[in-house]
Amino acid sequence: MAIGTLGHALLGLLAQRECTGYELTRTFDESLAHVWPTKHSQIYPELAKLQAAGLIRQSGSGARGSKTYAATAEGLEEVRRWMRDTIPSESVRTERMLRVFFLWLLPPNEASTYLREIGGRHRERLARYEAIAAIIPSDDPEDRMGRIAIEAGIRYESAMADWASWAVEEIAKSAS
Amino acid sequence: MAIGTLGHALLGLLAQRECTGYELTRTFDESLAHVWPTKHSQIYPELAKLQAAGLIRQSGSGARGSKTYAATAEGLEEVRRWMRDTIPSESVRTERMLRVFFLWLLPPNEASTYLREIGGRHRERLARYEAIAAIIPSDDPEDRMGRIAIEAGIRYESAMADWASWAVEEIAKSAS
DNA sequence: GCCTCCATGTAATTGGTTACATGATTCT
DNA sequence: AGAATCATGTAACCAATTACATGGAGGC
Repeated sequence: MAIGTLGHALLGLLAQRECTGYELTRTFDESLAHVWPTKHSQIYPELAKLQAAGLIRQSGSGARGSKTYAATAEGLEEVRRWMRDTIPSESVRTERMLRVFFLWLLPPNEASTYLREIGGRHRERLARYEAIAAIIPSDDPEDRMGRIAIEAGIRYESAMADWASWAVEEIAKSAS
Repeated sequence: MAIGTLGHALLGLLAQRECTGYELTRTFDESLAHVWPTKHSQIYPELAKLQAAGLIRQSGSGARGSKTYAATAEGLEEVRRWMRDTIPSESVRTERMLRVFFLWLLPPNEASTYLREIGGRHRERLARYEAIAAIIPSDDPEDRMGRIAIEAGIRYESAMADWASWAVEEIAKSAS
């Protein structure tokens, strides 16, 4: 019963503060899902597995049958070991970028529409990330790692938005 | 027997030119795997499915029992429909970026090591992509879409390499 | 009373990875 | 003769998505 990437991500969140399965699900939806999409139907069974392995424990229970989990000492050790001693998978999976390889199948105007649309989505997310970055106090060392993570998002979205605009112009050039 | 993203990607490649399963596997390994990782053990069964659906046909056979496949008219239509009429999944999956959310678990010097290592990998790939871009003739409209795809890779790797360097400096600042 | 959000789970299916298995051809 | 590369496939397992299923609590 080996524990995978999702398990380690849950451990990482629970290392910060105790949470219910529902809260973990929302944290994924709001931030981690941008790099590691997950559904509640995967989170609940995974929590059961982590508990069975002694890496988390149920630290309380609240209204509507909610259960709060916390990382155990072994859990903390495990997530640190994962961060230090294991090599992250190189792989990135993005259908949006995959499709770029097949844009030649479309007439130039439709390819441009596709690129403009994805540029728009990147700009949207860029604005959201910048808004989040703006409210992180820049002098608090506690938040520094959070700021570093959001900066990755900002630079990624910004680079892709610029690329999309550039690509639209490239296509316009060749059409003339 | 619905056809998924991998099936459409294979159709897209076969729309360009006929290929054997082995050649498709290599094309994935060399370029498409950066955005859609796949193994030969998934490609061969998928080709059988596409053939059964009439979207590709076996167009020949060569040495060592190799089989060459080509997209049929229906296959071409299907991949164009996919590009035009379906919305790509928003999701991106990258363990490397997931781990950035948990860098606070490590002491600053180990977090810096992680960031320097991923920065190095991004610079490596950037160099490879730039080398590929350099040999694409910039005036050939046939290659323009390929150039646009590689430019996305260049900008992505470049942005992430810069981000990693910036992050290392941020950590150094807070340590002092 | 109804709607929304909170809250947890299971079942069925599809997608993806790792391991197993085999054999031909070419290069050294 | 042995190693590397070409070439195709299957089986077992694990990960992920979609659909099913249920119920409490609070607001309107």
